[in-house]
Amino acid sequence: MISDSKYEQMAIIMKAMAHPTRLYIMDQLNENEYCVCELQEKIGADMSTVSKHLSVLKHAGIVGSRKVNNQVFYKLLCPCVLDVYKCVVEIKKTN
Amino acid sequence: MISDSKYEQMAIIMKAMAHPTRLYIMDQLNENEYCVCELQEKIGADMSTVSKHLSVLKHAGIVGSRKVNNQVFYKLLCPCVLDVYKCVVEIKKTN
DNA sequence: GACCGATATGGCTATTTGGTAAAATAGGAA
DNA sequence: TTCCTATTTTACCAAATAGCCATATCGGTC
Repeated sequence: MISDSKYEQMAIIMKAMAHPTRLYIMDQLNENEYCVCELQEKIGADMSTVSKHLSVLKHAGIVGSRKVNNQVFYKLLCPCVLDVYKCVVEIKKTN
Repeated sequence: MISDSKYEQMAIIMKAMAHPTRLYIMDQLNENEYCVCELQEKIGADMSTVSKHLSVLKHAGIVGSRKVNNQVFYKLLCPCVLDVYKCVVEIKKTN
């Protein structure tokens, strides 16, 4: 059985990205920095749900956050995420 | 609630990639075409498990297959998958 | 101090996923 | 046809995930 932690670690990051709402969040954060309530408004889900999605992305190291008073602003840490988008679009085309 | 099927479709493809064994398979298939039993030997898991992983990748349009006698050979359809790898490695570095 | 707005966390249920073993399928050889 | 080998599918169980509600937490204001 392969037990290379390289693939385990990659899978953690990929899993964090592999959710429609989180892909949408990443797309938004690529253009701008947003606070949780702004994202919540765009998404239309429960605040706790949005907060949880953001925490998944943060733990994976995909987004970062800074606190301003009682608001928390999130931003994309690695713009290369767009390359992933491009690849997925490429695969979609071939289907 | 956002209901853009664009993100749903992307998530399906990402989810298909987001598993250590499947990342390993993709990595192998990027170098070569392999049949199921060869991959099974490399991975060391149950044959049915490997077959299931391959079927997940195939349904997502990531790999293709051709049958030669009673063997099925799989190959990567879209080499851009490597870009995804690069991005994940990039994110790992910042962690 | 108490209160309020913004976020995060814990608990619960429903759904999905991953793995194995057993049965089914498909093609070639005896 | 029967046997054999490679692969897929089915059935089942354990574990992980997503969503919502209720409950913290944390800063600033009154």
